Amino acid sequence: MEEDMQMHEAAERHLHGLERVKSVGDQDPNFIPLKVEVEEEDTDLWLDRDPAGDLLGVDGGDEPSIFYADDFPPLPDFPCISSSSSSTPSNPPPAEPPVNDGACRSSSSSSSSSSSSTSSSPASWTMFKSDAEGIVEEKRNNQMDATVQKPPLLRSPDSMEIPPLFDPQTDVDCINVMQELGDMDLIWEEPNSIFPPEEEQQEQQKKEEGPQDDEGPSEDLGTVFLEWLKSNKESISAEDLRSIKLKRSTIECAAKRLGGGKEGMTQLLKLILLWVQTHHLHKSRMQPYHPQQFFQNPNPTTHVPDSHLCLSSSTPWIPHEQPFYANPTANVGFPSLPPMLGYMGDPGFSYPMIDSTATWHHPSLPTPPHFSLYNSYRDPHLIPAQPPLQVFGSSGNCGNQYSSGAPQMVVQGNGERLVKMGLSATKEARKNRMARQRRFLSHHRSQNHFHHQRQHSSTTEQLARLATDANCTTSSHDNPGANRVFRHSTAAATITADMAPPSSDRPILQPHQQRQSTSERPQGWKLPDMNLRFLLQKVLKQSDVGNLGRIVLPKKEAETHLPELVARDGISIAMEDIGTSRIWNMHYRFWPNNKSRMYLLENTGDFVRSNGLQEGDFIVIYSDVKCGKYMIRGVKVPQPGSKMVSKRAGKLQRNPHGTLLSPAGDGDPTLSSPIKEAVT
DNA sequence: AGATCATGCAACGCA
DNA sequence: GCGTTGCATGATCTC
Repeated sequence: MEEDMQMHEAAERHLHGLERVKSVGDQDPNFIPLKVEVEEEDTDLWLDRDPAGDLLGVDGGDEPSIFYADDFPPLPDFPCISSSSSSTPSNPPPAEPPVNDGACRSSSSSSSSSSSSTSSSPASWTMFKSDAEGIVEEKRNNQMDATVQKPPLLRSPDSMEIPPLFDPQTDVDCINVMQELGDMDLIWEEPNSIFPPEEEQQEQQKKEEGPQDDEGPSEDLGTVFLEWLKSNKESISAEDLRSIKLKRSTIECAAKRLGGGKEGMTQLLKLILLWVQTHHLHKSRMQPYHPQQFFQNPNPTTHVPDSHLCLSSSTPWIPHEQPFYANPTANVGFPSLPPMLGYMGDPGFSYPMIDSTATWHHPSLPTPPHFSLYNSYRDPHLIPAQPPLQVFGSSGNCGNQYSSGAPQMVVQGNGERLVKMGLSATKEARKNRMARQRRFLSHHRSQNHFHHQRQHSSTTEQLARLATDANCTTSSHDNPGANRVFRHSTAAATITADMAPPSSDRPILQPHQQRQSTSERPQGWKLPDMNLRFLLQKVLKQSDVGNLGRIVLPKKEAETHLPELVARDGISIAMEDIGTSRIWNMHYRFWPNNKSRMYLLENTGDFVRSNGLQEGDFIVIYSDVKCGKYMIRGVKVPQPGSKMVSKRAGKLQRNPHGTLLSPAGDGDPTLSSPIKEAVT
């Protein structure tokens, strides 16, 4: 069991690192993500970005398209891109540019689709319109709109260490993950086989649902992929998958760690797909989130909501630290609302997590022409979030609330064919991609203007789509003691005590969050949805970590994001530890205090002890917007005297409410953010 | 001035 | 006596 979790953690680390690098190019989640390739050759890390920056909604293309590793925090826990041997920033680029197949398609699909019949839909969706024609047409466009771009060199920081799992001397063969695991091109050749007409899909799903329950999951790689594609066909394009690249050795090592052989490869595929799903789905349906936010903000006034999820359970992570922002103008007036970029890894190193809680723009508002690269400030125009109602007894297809470690997936079929064919077809597919890229540029720039025009409508459609996309079938677990049972519009759940129903008159205190919906999932596919929304955080005080076993919660956030309490006894609330998947049954209540209230989270003693939390550490509470369950993570902060603490001591200034002031000490509460350092 | 929050401490239950 | 629960108080912050 423990070994199994370690294997998953190892794989998650890979994916996590992949996320980080890939996210460099994810500028516009309203469209298919920008192609980013992570290739490594002779320990150099390459990022390939679309040469025409306007695909990102950036006019003119003046924005630098080259990101250097110096812009990144080190990547200590992602072996694939941790290249300690690439100590010289001036390493020459590889002789042969990495294959570029995804970005152009991603972007071009949003652009080129203007000439297609799907011009009114976000490219990321039109890509997977269920009709086969759309798919074929899209592929045709992709092939036409392809070009080859030599990627800029991403220098790897010197200080990285290569985990023993990987050998920088041999891990030079970067490959496309999906081609390694199964060539997507095969799917495009026969789109109907993957995405049959609706009637066939329904019939097929009915057929599949029956035996699945009885026969149990099949670990066949191809079917894993197939089922997953079916599940996400409307949100994830094959090109997105193509754009995922990992070194072959990384895949091999990860697969080995996951059991090796076919089984290991299958498990790895699942994790990759999970990552893609988690990363892309939320992007597709939500407001842009930019893990690269800490680079530079081309438009400091652009407000991009945020909050993030870390898939990795191996390393503690904490919300974003302000110093990266250095954005004095991006003040939208949300005091005590910390940015929610997540970080993990070594203290002092900060890098974004997978954002699972990002939100989308309000449809009535135009999408900013620029996307903030590192804007963690909340958009004041966003729809406020409602708290999830899950407390106890959630089950169903909403994930692994009571599982631990690796995500659960139930898949069937035989997919070895994809693997074999994918391996053999890699070379050919690469040629095709190069051709597509070449063709792409010629189409791309001329369609840039249209891209901007479409952004608003795309966002609107996203919101409209999402508004009807709640499908979390969490079962209701009636608690005899509960005097009310409510179902949330986006997350069915059961509450066990005095919790007021979502009331329209409940004050909308925080406009930075908004209702999120979930995409439909076919039955049997039990990917846990990491659609986490940041709710609140609390820097722990001595009284919080003492033997009282209770944590005082910030009143404002508690009232805003946690279930409204009508009785002082509060409610029982299940908190899933993000790091361990363990469920902590806590109690959320309040004390009358003068004319106000004090909100408490009780029964936290075990959680605090389990995570070794001390004063100064903090907890972050999220809600799974899909399942309505709450998730919590304890984040340790380096103890005084540690290297990074002393290094940053002069930069950080914590206010009495547990958030951090900006390093400039300007006292602007909107720049406050939680500590970033995490203990490794 | 009012609100928030950390924490002291009294009351209570239990072994 | 010890641990838990719940309230009160004061420091600090916000408006």
